[in-house]
Amino acid sequence: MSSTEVSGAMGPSRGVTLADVARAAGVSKSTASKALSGRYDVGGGTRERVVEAATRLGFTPSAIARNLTSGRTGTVGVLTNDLEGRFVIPVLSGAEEALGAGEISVLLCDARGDAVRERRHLRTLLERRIDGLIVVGGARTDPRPSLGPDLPVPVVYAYAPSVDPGDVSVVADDVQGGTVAATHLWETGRRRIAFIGGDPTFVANAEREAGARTALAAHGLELLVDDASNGSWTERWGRLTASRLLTRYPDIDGIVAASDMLARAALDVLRDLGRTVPDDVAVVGFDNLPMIATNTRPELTSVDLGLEALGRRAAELVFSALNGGEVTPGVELRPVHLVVRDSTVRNA
Amino acid sequence: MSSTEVSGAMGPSRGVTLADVARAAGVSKSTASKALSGRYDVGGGTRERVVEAATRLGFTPSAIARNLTSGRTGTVGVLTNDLEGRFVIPVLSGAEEALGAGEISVLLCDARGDAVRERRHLRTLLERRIDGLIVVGGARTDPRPSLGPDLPVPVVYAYAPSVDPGDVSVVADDVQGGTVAATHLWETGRRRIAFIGGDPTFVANAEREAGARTALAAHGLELLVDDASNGSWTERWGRLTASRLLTRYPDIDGIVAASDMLARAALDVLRDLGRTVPDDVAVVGFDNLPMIATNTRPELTSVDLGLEALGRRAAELVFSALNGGEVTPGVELRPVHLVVRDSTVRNA
DNA sequence: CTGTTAGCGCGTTCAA
DNA sequence: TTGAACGCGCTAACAG
Repeated sequence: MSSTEVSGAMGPSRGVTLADVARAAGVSKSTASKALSGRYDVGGGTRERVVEAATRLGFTPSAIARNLTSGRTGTVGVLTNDLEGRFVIPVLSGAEEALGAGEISVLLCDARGDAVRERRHLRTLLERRIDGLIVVGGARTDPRPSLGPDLPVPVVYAYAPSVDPGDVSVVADDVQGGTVAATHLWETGRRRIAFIGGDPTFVANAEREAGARTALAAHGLELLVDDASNGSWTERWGRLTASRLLTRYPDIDGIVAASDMLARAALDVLRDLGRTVPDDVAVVGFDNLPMIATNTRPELTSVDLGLEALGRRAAELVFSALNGGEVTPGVELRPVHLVVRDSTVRNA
Repeated sequence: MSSTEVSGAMGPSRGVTLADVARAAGVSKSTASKALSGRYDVGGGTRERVVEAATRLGFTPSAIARNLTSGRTGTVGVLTNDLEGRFVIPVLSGAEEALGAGEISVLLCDARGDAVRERRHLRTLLERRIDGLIVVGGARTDPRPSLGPDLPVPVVYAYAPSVDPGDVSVVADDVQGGTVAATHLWETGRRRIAFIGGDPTFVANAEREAGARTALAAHGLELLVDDASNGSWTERWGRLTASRLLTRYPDIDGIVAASDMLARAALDVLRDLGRTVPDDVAVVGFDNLPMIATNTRPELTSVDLGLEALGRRAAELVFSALNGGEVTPGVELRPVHLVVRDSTVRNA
């Protein structure tokens, strides 16, 4: 046994290179390479010897060196603005899944809402020669600044679109969400339907409201709202708004809330008032957060934004673009769907 | 202008290499390298010309090629088992922050609880020549299987420890958490203190309970519990347990819940029963989830597990090990801290 | 079928 | 101060 061989007992060692394997198998580097990749014809016996040597030495091929020639790194950057957010995670998860299946790894960066940090992360990612980039919006889904038109890699904005229509963006269809929620209430016989909004400066808030209003208008109904110019996404605000709405319109029999937390707040207020759900009043939330929607009394019907699918789609688009496929610029609206539970239909 | 030069209007092009910059500046590659790195003496005029050329061509140095020689990639893998989990995110976030400051990037992989997928991800990460690895536990913090003793890179287990005491693990001190919670209740004058547990098969559940029990025993008190062998982390279960406890021990004046969701359930039950919080009964939760703790009525006192700090610590350990520092194997318990809100102290 | 050679992009010797 | 040459680990093109 030559002194260049590493004992198997030492376990996989970082230092083991293709040259070591080739030497141990008594062949040249290129033959070893061919034998291991299996993409070229190699003598049966030779292949066995090489594979055996590779296994014995604990050879782990370097993806870095491999991709040095091809130009591709098999790596995609994901740039986000709040990891604490409950929304970026499913997107990230979906993207990771779609890419991982194609043997592409994710380089994750969190800019924490700081533009300077974002530029720095971007530079780092480009230096690492990512093949593509997914920019996942932060807490709000309002259009965000573009990273610029001339990046050397395909970029897809997910969850929050880019302001630049020349960029590729995929976002959840909040308007459709509002429509689906209100239509569901109408279909279950509700005719006095109110909307509880969160922070009115959020585009998503306005779109969800608009979707609900449009859907009701089609049936000749008006969406009941509380005319407050402020507002937030807290349950406190939700309780306040619910109370005011129920005072002003005591005959409310349906509520669309712009988030699950607001919906939960409405449920709490209804309980305090002795109104039963869904018999007296039906409630629909938004986001379909498992932690909330399946824990309320009764469990909450909610609009699921399909964030994981959003992430998958973003990954697909990056992947497609990076393989030369044509990708249409602009904002792609992705469908949402309603998850019906007991807060609108008894024993759903 | 020579035909080899790229117009600035084309924007940064992936193809721009150091050789291009050197040619444009009329110097050799090595001189260009020195000029840009600044680590060698270069003529003042030369440096300017090189820098100008690099800027004009939109040169982005390849971190890959740079580190090809050094062996290090400036990359750390993070292997997790559930991205949807609310707990891995802060850990990941803390790690990313600690590493990002040192110009190290994070390669994220989600194994989704599948051992096979985990091995595959591990292989991919090693092929990408990560400098270190952080394994972030999944939904539960029970000890998890070791990835093995002879990986070529330093590995740190965070949140959920490795079963192998030879590995390096950092976890939150759940026992201390239970102690802190119970002690706080004692210090605010509570003497009939109950514990609401979640899924009893979770180590964390038992440890939190044990910590509370020990703390009370030191004051000659007994921890009141519901003797159920089943149990889960849902609010439904929390409401059921709270009801039973309050029926069996009507004089309860303090409750430690093993999670914020269970605590919230207790608050709901207390409200239904007309008991005021914190006057009649004080409630402490676990996890300090912002979405819950700051939204309950009243806001919830809770044990914060310091997960972000946990992630930072894990990153520090990896970083230290990879710089040749000695790292003590075993499980390192990290401190938790209590965040006091209105559910235990009025106007906290 | 196998070995030799060249080169991916960069940093870093060593000479000039 | 500058430049030529080598090597990091691997794959591809070309000979043998």
